[in-house]
Amino acid sequence: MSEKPVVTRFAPSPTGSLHIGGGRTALFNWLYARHTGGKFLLRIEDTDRERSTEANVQIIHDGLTWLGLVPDEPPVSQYARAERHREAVQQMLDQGRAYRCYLTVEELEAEREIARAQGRAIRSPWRDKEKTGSNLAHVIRFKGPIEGDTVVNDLIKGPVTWANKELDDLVLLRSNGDPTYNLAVVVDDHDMGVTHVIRGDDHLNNAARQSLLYQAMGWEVPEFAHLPLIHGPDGAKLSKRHGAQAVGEFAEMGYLPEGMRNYLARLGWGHGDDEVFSDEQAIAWFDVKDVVKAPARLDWAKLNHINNQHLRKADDGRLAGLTREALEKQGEQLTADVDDRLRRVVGLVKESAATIQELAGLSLFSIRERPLKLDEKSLGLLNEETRERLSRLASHLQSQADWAPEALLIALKSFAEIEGVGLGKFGPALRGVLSGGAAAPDLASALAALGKEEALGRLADALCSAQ
RNA sequence: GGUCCCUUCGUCUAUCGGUUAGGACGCUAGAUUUUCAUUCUAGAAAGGGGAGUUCGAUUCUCCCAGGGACUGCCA
Repeated sequence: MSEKPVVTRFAPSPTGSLHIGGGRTALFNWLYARHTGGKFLLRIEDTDRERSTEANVQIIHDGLTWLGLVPDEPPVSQYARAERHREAVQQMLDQGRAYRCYLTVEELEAEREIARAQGRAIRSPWRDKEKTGSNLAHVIRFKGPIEGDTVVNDLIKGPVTWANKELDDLVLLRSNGDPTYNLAVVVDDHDMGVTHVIRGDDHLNNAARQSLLYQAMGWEVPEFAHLPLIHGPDGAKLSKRHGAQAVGEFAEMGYLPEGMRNYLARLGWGHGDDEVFSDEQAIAWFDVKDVVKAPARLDWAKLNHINNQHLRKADDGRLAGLTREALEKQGEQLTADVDDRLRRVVGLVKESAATIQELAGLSLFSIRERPLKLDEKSLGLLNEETRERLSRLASHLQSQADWAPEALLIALKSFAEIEGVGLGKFGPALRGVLSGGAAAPDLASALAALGKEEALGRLADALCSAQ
């Protein structure tokens, strides 16, 4: 249908935080734009002056930036375009496609009640009446067709049909002259050259009225694609009690943006059996028409799994930096050489971490300063026999040149062989000495993460202090 | 109440009339193992209900049920 380059947009309203569902909507718009070589735009729907705040606009920008979904052009403020919206209304007024409605709030309410009781759409009596020269407060309504049907060919849902008589005449301009959402979206999407309106399912009903508006203005109707919403694990609308709902919260919890993108893309869209994929792959594979029709539930376990997979692939230097930030936020005391230490440990423990927060927890043992304070359990493992064995192990390791995990494992095993015992005979004690009792990876990795000097130092500390 | 949307393992999904209904997460069992984890192997687990079309329906049509959205001078 469209030979023109694709233009998509994300159009959140700054009346709250950036919801994870909104994040996914942005992601799908972004993916589709990238897939088609088109443009991805951002428009802030701030026509609700009561509830829109600058702080929320900032939250949207922060969230999108974190997710890596940066628009290709500067964001558009919908409210700033109010003059243009009024212009469009004037055109419809001139062409008899809109009318002034003088219904008071009370009258409207009464009418609404009647209409609802009769199971029909509300109709203003002013639709076919003209009140010339009146200064009375009034809104401007769209004069929609009463006969026939309106069909929206949704890219995801397929053709959806409404009887025009079911569609009420929506308000275009409020009594204070401010444009309403439904009018503003249409005018803005047209002016911004949006070819594909990809948004939440909750707007499906609006799509009918909006296509009528496009037609009244003599504009080409864009393609519509309505994404099913994201629900909580229990199937109910996602809310705070499900753990998190704002994009910022997921960032705080230590999920990686690429992991988030992967998981979100996978929620409601799939490409065969592929579960873990890169942005490049997602871009190459994505098409709105493949989006699933049914709403999906947020699954923390799977999110963790996907994120873990991306953690494994991530650059260790970057992870070290992120881990450091997390530790700082937790109020951990950081030594001067913390970056070096993290750089060494992060790659060795990341496979068992789902988030940066967990990575921080698993790395903690390595950034403690000597001498370590051993916990009860570790102390208890240091009996006479073990102490002597560890002392022999220390000298065994002293001559160890290759301090990589693989080599260390071999060294550990050969030592056990020399001693004529299994690793289990001294492993737990060594672990305690190296970590103080904190979480730590396997022995070889722990030794490697600490580095030869630190590891042997900790060993020496424990052996002499307990003497 | 009305309009519209949705319905495959617990969850995310594959299937595009013919399959032992596949994969992933999670779960269970076993193996590996110095703890936890990782890794490996195996296993349990699904087409909401009812009609119809068809040689044959998860797949097409209709009805019902359940869930959801909208029904604002919010977006």
